[in-house]
Amino acid sequence: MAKMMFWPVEAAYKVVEGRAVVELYGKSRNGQVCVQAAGFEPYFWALEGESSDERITRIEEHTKKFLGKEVRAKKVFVKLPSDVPLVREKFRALEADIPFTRRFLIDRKITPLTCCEVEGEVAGGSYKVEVIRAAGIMPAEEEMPALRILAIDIETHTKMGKEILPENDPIIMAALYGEGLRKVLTWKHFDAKLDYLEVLNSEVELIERLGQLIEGYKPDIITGYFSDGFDLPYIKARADKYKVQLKAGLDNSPIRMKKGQTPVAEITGISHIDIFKFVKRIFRATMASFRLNEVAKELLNEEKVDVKLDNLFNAWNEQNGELEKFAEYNMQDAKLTYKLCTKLMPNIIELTKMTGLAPSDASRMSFSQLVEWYLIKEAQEFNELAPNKPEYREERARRAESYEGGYVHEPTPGLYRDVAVFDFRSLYPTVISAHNISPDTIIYGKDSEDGVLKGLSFSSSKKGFIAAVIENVIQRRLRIKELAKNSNDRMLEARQQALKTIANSIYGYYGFFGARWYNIDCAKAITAYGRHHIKQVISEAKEANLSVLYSDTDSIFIALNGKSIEEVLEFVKHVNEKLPGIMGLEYEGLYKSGIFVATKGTETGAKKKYALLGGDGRMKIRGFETVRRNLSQIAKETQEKALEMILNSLPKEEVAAYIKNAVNLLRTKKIPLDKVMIRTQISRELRSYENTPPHVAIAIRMQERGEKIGAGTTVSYIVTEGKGAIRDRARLPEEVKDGEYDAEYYITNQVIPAVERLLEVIGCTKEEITETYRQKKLESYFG
DNA sequence: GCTACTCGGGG
DNA sequence: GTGTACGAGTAGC
Repeated sequence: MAKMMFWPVEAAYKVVEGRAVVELYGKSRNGQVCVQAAGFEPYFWALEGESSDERITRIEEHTKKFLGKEVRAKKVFVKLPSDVPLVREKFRALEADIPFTRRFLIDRKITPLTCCEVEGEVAGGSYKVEVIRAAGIMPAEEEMPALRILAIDIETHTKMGKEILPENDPIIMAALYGEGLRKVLTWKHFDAKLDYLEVLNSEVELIERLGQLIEGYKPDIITGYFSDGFDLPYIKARADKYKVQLKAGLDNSPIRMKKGQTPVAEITGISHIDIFKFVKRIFRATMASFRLNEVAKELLNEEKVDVKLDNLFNAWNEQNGELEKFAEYNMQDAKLTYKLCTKLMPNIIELTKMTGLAPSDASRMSFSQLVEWYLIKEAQEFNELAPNKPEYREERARRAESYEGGYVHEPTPGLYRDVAVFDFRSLYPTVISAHNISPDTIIYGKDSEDGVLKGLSFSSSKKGFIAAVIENVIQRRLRIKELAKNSNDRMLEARQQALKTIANSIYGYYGFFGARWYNIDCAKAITAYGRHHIKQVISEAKEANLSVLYSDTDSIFIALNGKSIEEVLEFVKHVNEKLPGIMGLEYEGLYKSGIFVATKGTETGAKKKYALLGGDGRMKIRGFETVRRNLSQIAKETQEKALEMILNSLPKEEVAAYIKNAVNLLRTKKIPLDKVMIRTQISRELRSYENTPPHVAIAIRMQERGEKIGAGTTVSYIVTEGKGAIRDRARLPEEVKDGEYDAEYYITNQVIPAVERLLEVIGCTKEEITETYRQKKLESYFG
């Protein structure tokens, strides 16, 4: 019997002769393998109930803990994983919805991407990889060989502005980028000096070649940018259309699409990571746009090839010499995707190891889900049973619950210079740990000794399950940060980041309606302590004569107002000395200028809506709507440019003149139609709409003209002059001639709302911008 | 005000 | 597959 080191990447199972066999796909020192493990029995826990169901094979009794109480629990074993949902109804069941492969990994203490020692024999079969029938799998400690990553990106033959339809539009290019692999496949000959170009005779050949190249490369990971929603389902759809057998999976299965709110593309045995989804999740709070170009600029300091994608359709039809550029564009996208995935892989690996989920799962999960899987894994160690997910009614009730959040010190709208930003790092985790806030430590009917909580408090005599978990996470993180200090190790950095992610998400998890360990009282207590601590810092800042501009939950913006940064840092040091335990205020940075705007219709400052200008000249924009697609280009452009001008302290007349100019160009019909076009997607069957918003009215008209409109079609329209509802004045771009757009609509409903709050800050009314007679005056400003 | 609907990313 | 997102903005009613 042979032994080998093995690092699982993906897990699946299949039923063989009435028994479930777990299949772990992953790396060995000799390449990819599939490790089959038989003999793990499906089971669930039960607090009450009995049944003589023949699917039950046996029942054991165990002592477990459940929400702070010791309980006797039945461990109910069944024949097949699919029996669990059928049998659990007869019991007061717990942990009866943990997927079988997941249960296997938790119980056997096998963590994906972590070394195991496998003892077993090679089995036959038709898989693309060697199959090992395992007799034993034990956790081990060896470093993983590098993961092989392959990035894929396709270009389709789609007329710009039209819906991208896999049933109509062929794939005309496909780029692959990996270690030692650079390839753009296409099926038209054109002049190009690109050594990575491979020309095939048809789209079918392109798809087949794609399959060959993937198989030859043997990726552990296939990545794409929005590949769940575009590239992989598209490739699958085209392959299906031509009845090409694209056996992408290591067991020769095709690409599978899981339909949900958002689709997920799966390939058996290969970890598919849609890096867009991961980027979006982890940078949700800090990035304004998630287009590949913006993300690549931000994270890689690289850009896409600058081409007019609108021209690809014609370039393909006419072979006008532009295709080479598009091939470069295609390659560059795959390269950027590869680099993003490579760069973020340490983070995905660490989240994988923490939660014990496969990287394809961990990379797609919301923070709440990551926390939950981490807690489920930890629960096993603590002999705790996981509570069930809420039923529909319970979930509804939870959704309706609201409570007081973080403290917000409202900004006074205006433009400020020299803004120092500080924040409480890990405010809520440190609060949870310090005050032992856990569902199993609540004492009802007793105020907390510090007077912060009324009607309940938290026991200090025993450590709560989740408080213990978070404390452990915080301490591990501190140790790793200490190690990372002198090492500049990317894995250590990623590990502390993953620990931080989990720690920071537990508060939100307590208040998340879908959570197993949901506890609104815990969530309320955490914010109460958070408010208590930050208010104290703010009042001390006032005592120290510092001008607090804005504060939201855990951050504080201070205007230097001539004070030196040293004085402010001195204050922070003083604050930190007085804060309990590991709580602390950190210096985030100094900004050249910052702008706060008012809430619509009031004079009070808007929360979570501001822009800062860094010392490097980069803007940090929060809460402004600069990137929404269903806003016309002219509105987006004007807002962003105005923000930039104001932050750079240009005189108000110049800003006003800039906006005024945009308004005038609209009025004098000099704005090109593509800048007033509004694009909106039709999301379902037209007849199922109860109301008729403008884009639906347009879609109905398009349908009447014989065009195919379905869920997913993007309609573009331009609002034209006339009376009545906007939907009656919306026209298709081709129906509108230059200058026929309704300037007043775009001024009042698009451009002005986008800049209105900014105008207030520089002391300019929207009338000054829109009134016609003022036009001359401002224009004359430039002589 | 409330409800219905769409946005994101991809070509 | 023993499991599936979300938070924010706008127009219409």
